[in-house]
Amino acid sequence: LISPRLECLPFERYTDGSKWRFLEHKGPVFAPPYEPLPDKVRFYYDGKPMKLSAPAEEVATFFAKMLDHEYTTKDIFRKNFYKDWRKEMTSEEKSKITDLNKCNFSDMNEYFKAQSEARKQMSKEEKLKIKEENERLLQEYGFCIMDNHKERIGNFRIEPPGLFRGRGDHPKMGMLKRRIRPEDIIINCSKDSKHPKPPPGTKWKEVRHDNKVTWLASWTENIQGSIKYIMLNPSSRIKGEKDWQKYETARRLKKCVDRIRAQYRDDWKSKEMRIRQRAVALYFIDKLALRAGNEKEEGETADTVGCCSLRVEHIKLYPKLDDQEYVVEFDFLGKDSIRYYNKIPVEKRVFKNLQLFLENKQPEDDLFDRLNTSILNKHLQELMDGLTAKVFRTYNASITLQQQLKELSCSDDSIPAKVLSYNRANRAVAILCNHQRAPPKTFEKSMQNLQTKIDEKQNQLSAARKQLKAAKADHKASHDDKSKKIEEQLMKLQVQATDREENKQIALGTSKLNYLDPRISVAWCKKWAVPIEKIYNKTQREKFAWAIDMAEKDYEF
DNA sequence: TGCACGACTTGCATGCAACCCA
DNA sequence: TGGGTTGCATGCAAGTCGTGCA
Repeated sequence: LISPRLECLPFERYTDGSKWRFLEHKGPVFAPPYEPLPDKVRFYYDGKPMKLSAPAEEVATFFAKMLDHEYTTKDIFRKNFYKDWRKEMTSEEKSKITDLNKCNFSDMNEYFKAQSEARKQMSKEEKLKIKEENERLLQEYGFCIMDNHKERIGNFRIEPPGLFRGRGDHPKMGMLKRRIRPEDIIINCSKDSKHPKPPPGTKWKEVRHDNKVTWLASWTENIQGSIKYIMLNPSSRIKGEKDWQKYETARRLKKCVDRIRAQYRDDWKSKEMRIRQRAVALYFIDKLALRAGNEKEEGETADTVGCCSLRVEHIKLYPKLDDQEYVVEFDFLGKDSIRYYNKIPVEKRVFKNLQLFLENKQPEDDLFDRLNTSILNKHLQELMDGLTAKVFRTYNASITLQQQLKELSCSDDSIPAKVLSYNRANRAVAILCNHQRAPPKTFEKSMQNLQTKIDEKQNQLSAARKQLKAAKADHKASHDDKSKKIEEQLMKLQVQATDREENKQIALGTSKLNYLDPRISVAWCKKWAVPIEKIYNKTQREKFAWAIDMAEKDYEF
């Protein structure tokens, strides 16, 4: 698909900004219609059973299904849910149901639990039937034709209705996400294709033929009023080329990053406040891999920030802390309300600038009051074609992986030890980018299990060695292989334990999928004779097929 | 210049299937 | 063979950034 000769020349397939010439697909798959509850499943109001109208019942089931979740105990969630639920009630229901606290959904909740239990208990044949039906749906709706290629669609199913769950302290949690109908859907395909048919008796909102965009269908979601799209899978040509381009931009930054760094250091001394702010912000983005930090509409989303939107309350300055000078302490909620906490020593000039920016400000004031992402990105664009704040994250992530791999890899290591080194390099990047996860619920237990296995293996090994000694006395060497094999197994387990422990609160997936130039990994695998399957699973290999084709063992980011 | 909007990327959590072991 | 574990796919929320308009 992509010729290796073009390695350094990621191309625009079309010069007029169009993304395709031909696009044909079957349209989306809608959520199954609501099935009313059997009469025996009761909803109680104020202790008395009450039959709900279908629309009110459906929304009630969304709440009932979540009863075990912490969300349903939160005031905002309950308030938002109740308000939207009432809109679905008949006037009679509205006048009867006046207090959510008097609503009892537990019978419904138990019914759903029993249902999911029953699903687990289904016979093999029944499960197979469902699997086949899913496969049929995938074959029919899961692919499209784009410019002579059959491509996998990323999300061909429309999101079902339900209760909105934001992340962090979201002011809209609990609101009703309404059901999407064909009348809400805009279809995008080429004129000369076979247009998708809406379900019998329905119509699409619109059918358009816009080849300047990559999406196949879209609808407007009712919580934030934003548009949702049906797009292609990461393995598709259109996503792959874009991904490749992204890494090529980061590689161009590598060539001029020294110049840019010298420039912003110089700008720390500027007469103009806005230039100093821009330079300090850029320093943070570069050094700490912070996100750009767009402004957000207050009250519409959780209160999170990035670099440009940092507030006074998010940093603390310590002229001296322990044995270090000029320390900045960051403490704020970033994307997805993940906490960013870091104490780092900075250069004196940066520190003095920060003190200046803080003068006469309240905790809730912007740290960089003369800066926003658009100003910053305009500046970056002047420094390098295609440069934006997020390119620094990609660049620093990829260059860190490359450096770490160089440092950690050792030719004498076994394959598992090499893979551990890879994971550690990956981990360094995840830490830099603050990619965290909640420790798995079963973490402690699974660590214990692993330790038990290690102990057993150790016992096995010493037994085998004893046996070997005895055998040697008998001039039989055949047991040597055996202890060697056990040693290998033991080592593998120990490596696994180390890896898991170090990974307790770190999520590697995001950096691997979005920030690390896959050609670095492919080259490393070739250089150290590690099978690519050890690094990338099947889906990842499909996504990075372009890189697997392209990179040789001497590839340099 | 500021803002709203649209398109696309990034991100964590969840749920399920495959796997493993007793 | 069942029950727990693990790895992976999926879901969908929440970012970034460019554009067009007043």
